[in-house]
Amino acid sequence: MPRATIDDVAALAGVSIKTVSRVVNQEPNVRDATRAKVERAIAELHYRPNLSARNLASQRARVIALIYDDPSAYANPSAYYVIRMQTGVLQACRKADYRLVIYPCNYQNEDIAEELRGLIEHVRPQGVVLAAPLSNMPHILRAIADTGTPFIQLSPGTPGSEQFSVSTNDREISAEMTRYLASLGHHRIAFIKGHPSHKAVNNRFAGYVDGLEQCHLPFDRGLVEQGDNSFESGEAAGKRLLSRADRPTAIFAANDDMAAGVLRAATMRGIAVPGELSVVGCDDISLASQLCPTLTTIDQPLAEMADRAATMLIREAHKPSLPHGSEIVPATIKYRESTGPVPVRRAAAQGAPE
Amino acid sequence: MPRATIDDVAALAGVSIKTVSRVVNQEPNVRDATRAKVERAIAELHYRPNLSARNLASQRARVIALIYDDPSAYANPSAYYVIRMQTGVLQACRKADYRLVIYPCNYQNEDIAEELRGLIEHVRPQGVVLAAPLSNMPHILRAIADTGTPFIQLSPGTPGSEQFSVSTNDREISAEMTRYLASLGHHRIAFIKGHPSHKAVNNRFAGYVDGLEQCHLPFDRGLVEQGDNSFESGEAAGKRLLSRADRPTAIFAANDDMAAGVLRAATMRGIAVPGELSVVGCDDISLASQLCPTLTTIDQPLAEMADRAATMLIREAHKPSLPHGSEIVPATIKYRESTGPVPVRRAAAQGAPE
DNA sequence: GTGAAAGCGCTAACAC
DNA sequence: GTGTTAGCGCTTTCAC
Repeated sequence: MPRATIDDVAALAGVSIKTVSRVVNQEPNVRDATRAKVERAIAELHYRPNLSARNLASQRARVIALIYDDPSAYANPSAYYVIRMQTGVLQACRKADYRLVIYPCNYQNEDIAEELRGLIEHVRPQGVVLAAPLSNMPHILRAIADTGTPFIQLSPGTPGSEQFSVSTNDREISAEMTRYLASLGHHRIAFIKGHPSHKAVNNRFAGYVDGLEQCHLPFDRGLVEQGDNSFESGEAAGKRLLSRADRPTAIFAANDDMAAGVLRAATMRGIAVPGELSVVGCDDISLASQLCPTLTTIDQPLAEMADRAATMLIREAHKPSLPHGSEIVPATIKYRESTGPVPVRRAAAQGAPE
Repeated sequence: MPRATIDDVAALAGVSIKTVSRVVNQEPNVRDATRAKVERAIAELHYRPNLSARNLASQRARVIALIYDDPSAYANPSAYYVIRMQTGVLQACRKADYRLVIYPCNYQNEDIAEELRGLIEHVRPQGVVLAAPLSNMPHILRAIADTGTPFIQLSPGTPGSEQFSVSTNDREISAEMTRYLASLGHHRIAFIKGHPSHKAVNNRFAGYVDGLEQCHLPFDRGLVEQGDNSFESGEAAGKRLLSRADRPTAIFAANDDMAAGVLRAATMRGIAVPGELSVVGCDDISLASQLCPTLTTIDQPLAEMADRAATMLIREAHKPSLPHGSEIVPATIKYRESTGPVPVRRAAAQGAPE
């Protein structure tokens, strides 16, 4: 049986197609009785509007495009990160009967900007949600802006551009994490920085410095190691830190992968966590709760950030233009097993600074 | 500037829109010279066909829907699994200029069948790829079949339905894994079964039994434990197996999460892997390569399975109907650190069966 | 090989 | 409040 069209519904309800359209689109100016009649006809015929026809007529596809760096291109894909973004955008899409088109891509491609421009001109989405690190690349931003399609950067920790972005309070929450470690009695808190190109990571380091200051703890450059976001770099940095004579009693890694590497380094050296060493990470990847011990970390509210971004883009369909600036969704700390009070002997040995 | 339409291209090339359409759709019956002219005009105007118009006129959306159980509904989401399916379908979609619409859903919802029917009638995809466990549920299969939309089950280890499915050789590869362990000298190889409702898991157990037989090793019911696919159940089963006086020298878990649990159980008991115990899993989740030691496992070719399924659905657009039966994409074993020769002393103690 | 005409099913603009 | 009339930009038929 052929699917019912708006004409079938109109005929059955005894109204014009425009009235059916009004009911379907929840527009005003329809009498309740008429609306009820139409709704009955819709139900009876199992009518569902044809998306293509609707999109063609209204000149906009009810679609949000989510563009991100392809996780399958890496040996250790950040799959959970991607899934959470998808979940957030999908939440917003479902409410508004929009669809989600995902576009994982490789930001290192020569012609990535051209590729994305082509995608957008082809799909013509209502809006684009752009994840880091793509959202930090000027040529990509320019290409998307050129299409005239509204877009929002999903850049945890990348505030301050003139384009609208949704981000999280990386700096503040990192300071809070540092204060938490200090509150457990730790005075020698090390930090492992992430890949320099990732802006969020810089903010986390700034937050760490803030936190030390707020607790009146001295900043020791020797306790800061450079990593590159990978498990291996975390393990290497952990080894360096733990081989010091005056080794730290707590290590704060700028992401969970590196924190996992630190845990491995500690295990190999026979250093108990959290008995002799506290370790914290950032991101709350799924790994964090499966490690042994489970990892205290900062939960990036990625799903909610993505939901906000998509919701704004969808709302924008009816408004003149996006607001500028940045929206912040606060992160939270997940307290788990990898943190504990500073070990007694070492606490005594290291001496309080005051 | 408004986007170029097919009319603009036709005007610039000095042909009819039908000819442009033929070129764009790679149809025959266009002279090379004409084709070149049209292609030049397309390039000059940066013409991209309007998807909505094309879909409306052709009565089919160039879309593949991928439906799977929502990973974000779980504490320990199988994100990597989902990403690999997406990657595979996307591969097929890109080749054919199709789009992917993802639809994670909760298979336990009361009205999930109705929900999916609504989705399909709304989106009207060219085809649907359905992942396990949704693909094992009769009421869902019925609902999708009712819509008349071609669909393919992506059911690792679920062969034999009359509907077309793409699966992998779970049983054979599990037998091979078992033979591999035997070839390392292991005679006491334990198996941890997964959740009974997951068909693939049953096939893996069958493969384990096959493998023992092929190596003339006795099947010992005492070496088979029941798990439920979770890390925790793997850890518990591992503890039970490792506390036996005649404990196994190798443990084969029906998935990687449980294998990770076994590793933890071994670590807690101070049993060295692979020195005193070999452990293998199945699925090659991202976790597998991050564990310590890294896990020997069976790599489910999920991306390729999904690619095949989507490719068939897209090809089906021009063919009368899908073939029936099942296509098999073979899995492969990833040899990593968690397996090794049987420990010498225990090998002597346990005695060879012949 | 190529083109003219007729929709696909909806929304938008404007009557009434 | 409701209906009428035009398209949206393509594909499809069928004529040449």
